Amino acid sequence: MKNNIKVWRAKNDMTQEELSKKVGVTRQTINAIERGKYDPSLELAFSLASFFDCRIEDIFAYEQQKE
Amino acid sequence: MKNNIKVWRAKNDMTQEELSKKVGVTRQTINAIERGKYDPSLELAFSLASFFDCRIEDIFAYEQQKE
DNA sequence: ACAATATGTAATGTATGTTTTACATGGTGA
DNA sequence: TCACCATGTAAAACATACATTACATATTGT
Repeated sequence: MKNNIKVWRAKNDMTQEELSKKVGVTRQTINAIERGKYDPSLELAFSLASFFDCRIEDIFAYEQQKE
Repeated sequence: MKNNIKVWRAKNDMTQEELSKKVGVTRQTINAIERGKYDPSLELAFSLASFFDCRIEDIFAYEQQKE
């Protein structure tokens, strides 16, 4: 699962910490997701899409693994 | 978080077990999600949307909690 | 040089998502 | 009635998401 949260953040000119507060998680969580350490919960994905006023698919790209 | 997996299943005339195999989880997982015991991971949400050929937002409805 | 800010990172603990195994119940068809 | 199928459910174990605390590094402005 890839994401472009960093780009969305840049578009909105905000730091990881600012975004984290807006979506109700910690800075470390945003950082870890941006760096691909793990994927967010569906709830957090919705929060991010809601905040950036876009669709989840506009932030996250899912690569099908098996055929 | 609400979902209408049951409706999508009905549209495609398939059982929980059939769907679970298609998206690569167990029957119990589909059952638990349908019954609202917990929300799926973002990955599973993508798998479901991919299988039903729709958007995640067409299956899951997220209710904003704070303001 | 110093302070402040943004980001990376690591350890520990907790909560939640998922599997496995197993059993129970209700409906349906022979 | 009996067998079969779909669904509900529960416990244990494991994997992952997230919080908290803490420290490190790089950049920037003064």
